[in-house]
Amino acid sequence: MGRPRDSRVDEAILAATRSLLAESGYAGLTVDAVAERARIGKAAIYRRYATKQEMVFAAAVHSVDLPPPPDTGSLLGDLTVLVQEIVDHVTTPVAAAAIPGLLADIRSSPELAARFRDAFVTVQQAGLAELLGRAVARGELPSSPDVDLVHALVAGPVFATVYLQNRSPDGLAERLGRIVAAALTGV
Amino acid sequence: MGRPRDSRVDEAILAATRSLLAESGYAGLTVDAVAERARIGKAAIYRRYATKQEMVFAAAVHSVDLPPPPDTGSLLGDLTVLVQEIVDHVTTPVAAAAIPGLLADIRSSPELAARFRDAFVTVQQAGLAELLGRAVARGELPSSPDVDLVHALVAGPVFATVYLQNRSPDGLAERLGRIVAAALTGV
Amino acid sequence: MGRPRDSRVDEAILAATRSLLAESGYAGLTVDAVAERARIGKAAIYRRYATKQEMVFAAAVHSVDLPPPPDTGSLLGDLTVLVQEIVDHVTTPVAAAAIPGLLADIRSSPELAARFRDAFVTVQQAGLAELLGRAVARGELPSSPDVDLVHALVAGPVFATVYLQNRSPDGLAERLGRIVAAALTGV
Amino acid sequence: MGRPRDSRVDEAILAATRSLLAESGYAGLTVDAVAERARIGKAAIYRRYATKQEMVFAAAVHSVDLPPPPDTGSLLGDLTVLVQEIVDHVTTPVAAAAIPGLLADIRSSPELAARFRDAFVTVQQAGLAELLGRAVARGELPSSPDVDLVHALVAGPVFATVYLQNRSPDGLAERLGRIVAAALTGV
DNA sequence: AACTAATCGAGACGGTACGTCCGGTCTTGCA
DNA sequence: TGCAAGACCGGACGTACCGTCTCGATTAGTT
Repeated sequence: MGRPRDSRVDEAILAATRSLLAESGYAGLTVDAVAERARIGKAAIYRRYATKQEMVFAAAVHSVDLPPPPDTGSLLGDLTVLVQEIVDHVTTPVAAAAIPGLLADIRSSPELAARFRDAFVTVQQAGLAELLGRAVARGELPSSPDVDLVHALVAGPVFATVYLQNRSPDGLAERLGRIVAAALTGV
Repeated sequence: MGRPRDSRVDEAILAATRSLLAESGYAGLTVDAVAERARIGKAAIYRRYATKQEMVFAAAVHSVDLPPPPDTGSLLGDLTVLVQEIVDHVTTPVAAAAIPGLLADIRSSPELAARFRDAFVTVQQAGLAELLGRAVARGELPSSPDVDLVHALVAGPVFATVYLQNRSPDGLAERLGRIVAAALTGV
Repeated sequence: MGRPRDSRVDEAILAATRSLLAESGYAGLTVDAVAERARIGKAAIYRRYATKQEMVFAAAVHSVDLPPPPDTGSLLGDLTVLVQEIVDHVTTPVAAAAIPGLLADIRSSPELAARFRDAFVTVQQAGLAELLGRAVARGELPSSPDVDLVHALVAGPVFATVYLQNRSPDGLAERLGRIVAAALTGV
Repeated sequence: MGRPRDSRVDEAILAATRSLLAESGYAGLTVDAVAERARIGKAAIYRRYATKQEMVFAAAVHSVDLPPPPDTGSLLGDLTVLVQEIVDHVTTPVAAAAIPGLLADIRSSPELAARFRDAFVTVQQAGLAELLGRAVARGELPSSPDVDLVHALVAGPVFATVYLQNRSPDGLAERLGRIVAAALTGV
């Protein structure tokens, strides 16, 4: 009962958070600044999110509903597309700013860590599982391998390139797709 | 001239930082707490490190002088040892707490980012380069591949498993060593 | 036209305000707490009172229609009764909590200040004027003195005892009645 | 040990508080505004005063070391001077703004209430006691009366005039001095 | 019986102040 | 000059409260 939440406020918060993430980065992001830019009160933010981290999570990882990777006809093609999707997502200014900060902060919040995994890792793994199932159906793979391992093999190098080496992931998708496909098919 | 720095102070700072990192994590670490536990003044810290990040960096990534991987006689063996070394380092409580935090904070400090890369990435890549050279000399590889890519392929999955999936990297070294070796030799 | 105000709501607001004043004091009183205790919405309060101060004013000073002091037959007796009435009112838990708070807040609201004076000071002065008139009629006083001054002389010491010295006003009425009567009759 | 408090900071806080009290009143006074005007951090304020009330108390009631009233040679004269001193203090812009607010807020803080009494009431009573002692020595009074009562009789009407009736206390000192002297000497 | 208009409880809203905390700097007196 | 202690500025945090507004549901009086 009572007055319902104003959905324009929800959107204003997320939009302000995203634009400030892109401008100031994760460390420079302030709840007061978000409230000011969104032209709302801080209470409206804390009514929705218990902490700054949850707000950033909602703004940056919200619905990473990356659509199921299209069937390209081959494991190699499917993997390349999936890696490229991860690369595209990770190089978004908002995600690029938010993800390292979130990865750091979730280590002191198991609850948020679980939600991050659900929204980020699990979604990627779902696409991956479908892709691998197709490869098995095609006869390219004898049986579907450990999804956790393959996911680490696919997402890990992207993260290492972008966040550890601090290099551009240009051309990474094809090279990584080829390598992972080769490793899986054992050829 | 004047009074020389007390090396016991250096050690007390690093020890206090490490123990607090393990206890409270990166986000819960405060410079005041380090000073109190080390029974020193804050000025003694800031005389040595310009920022909290540098202090953590010094305490957690200090001299990752992981020794050149021993020659096991095969690319597969060498890679497995290298991956295991990375796994061992990353699963240290101190490193596990510090690395995500540092990866987040260095995004607003190119200077520290460069030092982090030098101390962390470059060291790993040096070991990797030597290892690959040996494989070329043995005839296992026709020519030494792109070190950045191989490094991403080796370190990335470890990071993804530990920091993204939040899983234990037990048994990862053998599996990953085998996969990367296979991908490199094209078999 | 439209739905008429529910008088039970009026009473619930005032009762809740009084009980919370007695429990939490003026500073600890919140409009939300009043609404919750009265089991009404905040809008019902602000439909009646423009500010929290007006609500407290209505609840604590409402109709201090202290009845005209009974004619005891002498100036001394009449004054003693009047002082006792002021003491009784001021030591009410609700009034004791509300009056200092109102006296503080009305300094930034001339409108409420005027209403406070009308309801509180003027009422006391009316009783005082009648009392003094009777004394003149009796021949105890040659002419009626300045009511403001006599009021200050009568109400002031009560306030000083209760709010400045924070002491109990027990026995104050007789002593103060005697002193003021003596000062007025010049004996 | 450690760095000592900077007395210029103390003074800056008090000066800023006083000027803001005079400008904005008690209700409009903000700790942030004090910090900004004093060009100091809020921590420097809260290191000295636990609450806003204590800060205002220190700034407005600080050392009301009203000097012992000069001996005018008569009880009437001495009382008139004392009342005038109270009037002068109470009509100071700073005190006028602070005292009602403090009187309201101390009702929820027995600790501050005691300190207020010590610094404000007790000081006035000390002067009063000396004055009464002189009157006894002169033979104007048979014995020194109850100081609490006389204080209420002296300070109360001033407060009633200024804070209840909201009138100017011009000329109050002589009139009140005469009345209290008459009441005490019983003439 | 429908319509109108103001009420009601509930609770979200913008704004603003609170008191706490932390990072990085500065200032004591002592060694 | 280094050191422990601790005060300093600046600024963000999350909480609380005020007075306003918005919802859906009553509840009269008016057609």
